[in-house]
Amino acid sequence: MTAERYRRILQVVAAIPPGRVMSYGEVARRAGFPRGARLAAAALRGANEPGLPWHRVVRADGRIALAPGSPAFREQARRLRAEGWTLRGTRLARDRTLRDPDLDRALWGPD
DNA sequence: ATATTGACCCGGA
DNA sequence: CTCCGGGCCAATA
Repeated sequence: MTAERYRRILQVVAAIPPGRVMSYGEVARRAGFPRGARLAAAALRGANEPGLPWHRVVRADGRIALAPGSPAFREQARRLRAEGWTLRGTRLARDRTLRDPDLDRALWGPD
């Protein structure tokens, strides 16, 4: 069932620690769906759970997926900045101290 | 049942 | 930096 898939995906999202981010594809992969990047996006689009840290999910290249300038976009940007991220345009800057090793490797390669 | 549409991803040009 | 093409998968029309 799809609802079950969504549940597992949102479960992964809920487990992302403050100050760290994960790509849609990575979220899906950890939820057990290797090629479910779009599935993760769909799950987030529908879900409106109170404490869900949806803002910690960004595109694989570090950019915010929401439409630039939209209310949702600004809200995500606001929350990310509140967790210490620097936003260069629509993209996350890499000068972060608390970083996700996996995403880092995917984005910028090993240090 | 077919077609289009996304909060996607990747490699190449 | 952008644009394309192909792949992906559930929701929606």
